[in-house]
Amino acid sequence: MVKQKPLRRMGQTNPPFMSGVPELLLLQLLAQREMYGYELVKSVKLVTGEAISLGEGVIYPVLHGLERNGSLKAKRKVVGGRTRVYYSLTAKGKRRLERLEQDWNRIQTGVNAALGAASHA
Amino acid sequence: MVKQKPLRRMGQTNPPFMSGVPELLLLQLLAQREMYGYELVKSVKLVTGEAISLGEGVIYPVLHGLERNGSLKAKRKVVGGRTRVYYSLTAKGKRRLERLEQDWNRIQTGVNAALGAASHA
DNA sequence: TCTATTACCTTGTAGCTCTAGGTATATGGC
DNA sequence: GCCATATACCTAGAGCTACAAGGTAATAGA
Repeated sequence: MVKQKPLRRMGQTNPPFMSGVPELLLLQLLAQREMYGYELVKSVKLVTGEAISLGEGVIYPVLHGLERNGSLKAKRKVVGGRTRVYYSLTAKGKRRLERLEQDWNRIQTGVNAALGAASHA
Repeated sequence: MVKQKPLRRMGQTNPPFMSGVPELLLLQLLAQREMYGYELVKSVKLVTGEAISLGEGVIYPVLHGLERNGSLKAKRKVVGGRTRVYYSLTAKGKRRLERLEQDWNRIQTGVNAALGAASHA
């Protein structure tokens, strides 16, 4: 019996520090009023002034993830023969939004500090 | 001979829209003066006011990538018996910095517009 | 009839970041 | 001399996000 070299543990990693912006945007939009997926796709482009454009392939998986972890609740409605899935924030989602917003402000401040440092060199 | 279903092409993807912030920070720091890897690790923490902390496992691969694509040039120096690899910006690196800075400002503006929209709802 | 639009969805990949290690030298305390 | 700490470099492999590229189905308009 050869002593097995213990496989590197590789516990779960923290999410990349810059990630979660799509999530932040969706939570923020849904904090104002309930919306459905396809609507959110257009809305993100709109409110960010075309600066950010997230495809359906990004939006839908994020929505499903947020629903699964209890940040969103979904409600199906049929409008004009088409099914829409409306999402709205839960209490947990509201907390998550606040936390992501803080994270965003923190890293934003950090990056800008680094960029600004050039001016007063 | 079965007609092979053509494998999904999966051309190269655009980099995730929020990525490249570590790269931006490193280029920005190196635009001011040449530095070596270990120094950059400390420096990033410092200039971002502890908001962002990139480990060596992040810094070194990024530096190598930037050198490989011609954005940085490296120069080895021995100081006090230890080898340091000093990096400095090339012309290409300068252009890359400017582009990443623009990208950053664009998405920053976009996100903040979305966040701000809540106030004047 | 054919195309565009709305509205949902998933699969598989690319690429980035992180963790967790590794090597080697110098320094200061005991 | 010995050991822990700091300096300084590095990599492999996993985790995860965001992406492109598809697919289904219904409606609306040309």
